[in-house]
Amino acid sequence: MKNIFPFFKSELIILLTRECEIITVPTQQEILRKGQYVKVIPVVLKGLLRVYTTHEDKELLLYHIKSSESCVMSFAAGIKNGTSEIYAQTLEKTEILLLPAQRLKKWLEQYPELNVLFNLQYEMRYADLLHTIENMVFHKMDQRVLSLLHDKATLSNTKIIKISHQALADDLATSREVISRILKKLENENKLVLSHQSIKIL
Amino acid sequence: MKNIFPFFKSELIILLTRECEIITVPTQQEILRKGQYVKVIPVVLKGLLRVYTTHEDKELLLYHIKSSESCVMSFAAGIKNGTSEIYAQTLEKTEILLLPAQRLKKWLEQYPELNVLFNLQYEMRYADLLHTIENMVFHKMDQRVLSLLHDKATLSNTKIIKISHQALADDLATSREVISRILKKLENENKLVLSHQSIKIL
DNA sequence: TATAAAAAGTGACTAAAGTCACAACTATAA
DNA sequence: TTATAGTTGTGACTTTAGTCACTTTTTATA
Repeated sequence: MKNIFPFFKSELIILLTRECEIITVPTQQEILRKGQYVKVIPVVLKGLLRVYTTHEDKELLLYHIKSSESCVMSFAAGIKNGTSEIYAQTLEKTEILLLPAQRLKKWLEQYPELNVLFNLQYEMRYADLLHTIENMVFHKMDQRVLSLLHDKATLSNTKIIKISHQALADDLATSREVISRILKKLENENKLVLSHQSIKIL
Repeated sequence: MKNIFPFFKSELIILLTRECEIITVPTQQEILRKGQYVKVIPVVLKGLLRVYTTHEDKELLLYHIKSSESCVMSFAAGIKNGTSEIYAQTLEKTEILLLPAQRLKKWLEQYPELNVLFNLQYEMRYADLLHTIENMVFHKMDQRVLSLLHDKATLSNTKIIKISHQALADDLATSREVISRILKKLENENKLVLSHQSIKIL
């Protein structure tokens, strides 16, 4: 844990290690539902989460949560005893530190570095949301697809992305056919190479 | 100021009164530009701000900042000596408290209630952005227009909104003709009444 | 009151994205 | 090997929104 939070005092690290549970969640598992009361705030130690919202069986990816990052939305909900506004699921086998919401409230007063952590997380998510918004309004679907693929490539640190067209469609709140067609077009423009279940970015 | 921040200690109120400037800005004035370094963090005492982003002469309203609220985006930028990601302008004559960014950093450690304030602001803006996103992806333009009008009505506490079609178009990053047509359609559906320069919500 | 500027109305067209229907391909497990 | 489910390709069509060109209305003010 010391590697993941280098600016935490040893005392705080010991406290967290003693008082918080660490769970390992398999891939493709929902860990937070919209409307659910938040008792514990997840911090990703290892792995990757996908945070999204839904409306009438359409989804939209909001952002990813990777190692050493937390879900500020559940932080917000947890602190004020409220419910989650978003969904979160694992995209790979993920190790998660669970901070008990009620106790965290007290810890925030004792350990200012926790405040710093969550302020940083808020800032990051705000920037992510802004980025998502700007992509949606100001760019056409082909650019959005390309941008999403680049994000995925960065996250998994590879040029070859293993994902189905349907999953991309879900991330962008569109339909599978639209994605398939756009990918074909991007392939013709030499921006990527398609194969079954995977896309190589050029 | 005591009315606006009831949970601040008197000591803090006195400090803020002594150390911070309060300015009065006329309507329709830009107070923050994208890319600008943030030296002071604005807190609205009275009035209304419009926060938006742009791309190639298109705009998009992100949210409003009303009395007793602050701009967390400039908070984020101010604290880490960065630049603003957004634009802000006044929508009416507005009184603004200016917190000097560098000193605020120290105050945050001394007065935990300041942390609480900014955490609340972050949470509020995150919710606003999420709302903006969901409106954009999951709803058609007519619903977005209606929703925007309802927001404006709530903000100004009246059913009659004084605004031009062009201004609505700017808020929604679309064109004036689209708004004009949709307003006509909504009028036919008895959801509002149009007159020159103003719209009455039914 | 005359007139210019701003605001709003509207038809005709184009572009982008969503929908439907169905064919074809690929991987896996019985 | 052969079902079978999941995945991808594609044509035809519809819907929604954006664009262009122009007219009409309203407001402010010289």
